[in-house]
Amino acid sequence: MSDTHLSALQMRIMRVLWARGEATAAEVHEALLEDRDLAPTTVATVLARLAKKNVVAYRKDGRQYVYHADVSEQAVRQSMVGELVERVFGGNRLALVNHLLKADDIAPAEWETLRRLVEDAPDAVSPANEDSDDD
Amino acid sequence: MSDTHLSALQMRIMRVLWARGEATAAEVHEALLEDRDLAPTTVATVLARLAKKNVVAYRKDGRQYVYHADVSEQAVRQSMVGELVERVFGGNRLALVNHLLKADDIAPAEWETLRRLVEDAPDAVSPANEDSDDD
DNA sequence: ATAATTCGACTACACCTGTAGTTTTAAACA
DNA sequence: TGTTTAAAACTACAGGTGTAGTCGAATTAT
Repeated sequence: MSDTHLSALQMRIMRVLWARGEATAAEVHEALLEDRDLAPTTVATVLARLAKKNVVAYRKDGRQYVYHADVSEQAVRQSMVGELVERVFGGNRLALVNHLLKADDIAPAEWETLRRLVEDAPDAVSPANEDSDDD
Repeated sequence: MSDTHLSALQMRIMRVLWARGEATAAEVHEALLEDRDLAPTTVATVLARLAKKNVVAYRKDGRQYVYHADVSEQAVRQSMVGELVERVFGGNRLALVNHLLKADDIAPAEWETLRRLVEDAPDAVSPANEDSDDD
């Protein structure tokens, strides 16, 4: 159910949909213009492929399709991070955390954030927290 | 120089090389047998492709090629994690750490490890540390 | 109503990957 | 030295992706 691997371009497109909720192919194309210089048809093709794989869905607005994500960003993150952990760290999640913490360019303020994250951890029997992933 | 994206199978093969230092195609094939049931030629093909891309190199031992990794595991981890952070977390590394820490199945002992990792952090102006990534 | 525009559908093509069979070449053995 | 063998090289093919053009149908503007 959750083995959703999305390529870079697919991800860029999904992020537009997650951010706006809904968008036509043209709108997605426009949103990507700052980032990438693609033909409108390219974006349309990718959206069509994503629809075929049930990663996005659409409703019709007259002649146009208005797309929306059909998988949550959470779920995709879950499965893509899981895949990376598996592939690159032999399944050891902590090894990935370790790797991240070893980056030589983490600012002191970031360390502060991290420290708080770990210390406020749900650790023992604290009530489940419903926070989101995002920053 | 560091945009090394390796697929799952490619990774499996590289991990054998990183673990053993050197190996022939046949040895890699054998090492993978527990995990995957591939034809020996499949492994050989992938190794040849990796060689063409300068990810591995080989020395000749008589008729045989003895392969060895030509990129470090560190470097690959670096670039693959970087890619994921870019693609999936919009470049925000901390968002990935956050995501990892939110997994609902981290054992108390792991939390302990994490706490230590963050607390022993090089934080301010401590001397550079030469540790490895691994667990 | 007819022409212009727009949008999805279809088609194309190159490259990468997974997967493996076939052919060639060189080494080892009898 | 001729034959067996093993390994590399070459060939193949399907499926996914990036990328985009063309075609046909529907909508809108004249």
